Amino acid sequence: MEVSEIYKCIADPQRLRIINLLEVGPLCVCHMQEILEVPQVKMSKQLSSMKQLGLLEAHREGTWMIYKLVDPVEGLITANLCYLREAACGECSQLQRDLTKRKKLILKVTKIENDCPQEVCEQIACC
Amino acid sequence: MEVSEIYKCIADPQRLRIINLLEVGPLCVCHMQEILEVPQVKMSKQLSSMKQLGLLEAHREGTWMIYKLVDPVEGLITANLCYLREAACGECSQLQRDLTKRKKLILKVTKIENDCPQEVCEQIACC
DNA sequence: CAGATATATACTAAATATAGTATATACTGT
DNA sequence: ACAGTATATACTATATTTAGTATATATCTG
Repeated sequence: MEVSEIYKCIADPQRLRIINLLEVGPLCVCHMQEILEVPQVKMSKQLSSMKQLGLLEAHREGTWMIYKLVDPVEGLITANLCYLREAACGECSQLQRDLTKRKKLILKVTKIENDCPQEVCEQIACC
Repeated sequence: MEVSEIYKCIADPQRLRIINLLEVGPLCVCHMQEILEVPQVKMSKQLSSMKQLGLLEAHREGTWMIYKLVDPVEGLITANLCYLREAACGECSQLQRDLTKRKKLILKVTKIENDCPQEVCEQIACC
């Protein structure tokens, strides 16, 4: 993966937000959609372009597709997330808010689906 | 300046190389051209787009235009250069080679223009 | 098998970015 | 004022990216 491709990828705010979410752990498409409030087509196309690039991978679980960052995560990605999460700017605080939203969403989901202990849930993403 | 604009900027290898050069100190257009071996139009257009963005500023010195990074340098830029200069990849080693080339070029220029002590030269860029 | 849900793809229109050629401007030295 | 050097801009062609609508696929449930 080329440096310039990575930058081109995170140069799109929506894609950056997706990566920010996935860096914390895998997520299924519908939950990312809910967090980012973005139309299904757009989400799907962005995910597939990032998968194509070699940044994400996905597996199916029932009707859901679970996406995650390819392991090991590109150092350049990690370094930038690290910087942005500390920084003070519009896009940066958005990233923070997304992570908060993610946490709440997962808590809610685990309660509905019941009995999935939070730690496990965090690990397998969408329960 | 938006985060996404900065990424879009450095997503172009040539622009990244320019920023990498200028981070070390100001330079005039013709010397950047010589180092990057890129046609005059392209260089000029890229510089002007980065100036427009608020990343660079320029002043005239005779027939030369001296460009420099706006002070203070965007933290995101600094952080990324810092990462890339250490990293091992094609684009990264290119950045290193550019800096070497820059050093040699300046030494050569200072000799021709004579008597400009290197430290001063480094500071005022193209002598 | 039919209907529902989640996700992906094809196709098209529209917007953006890039590259090249020619030309213009600003300055210097004569 | 004129020729030369350095740099910028206008204009155009071309490529790349993005967005939207419609449609397809995969899986589950009854």
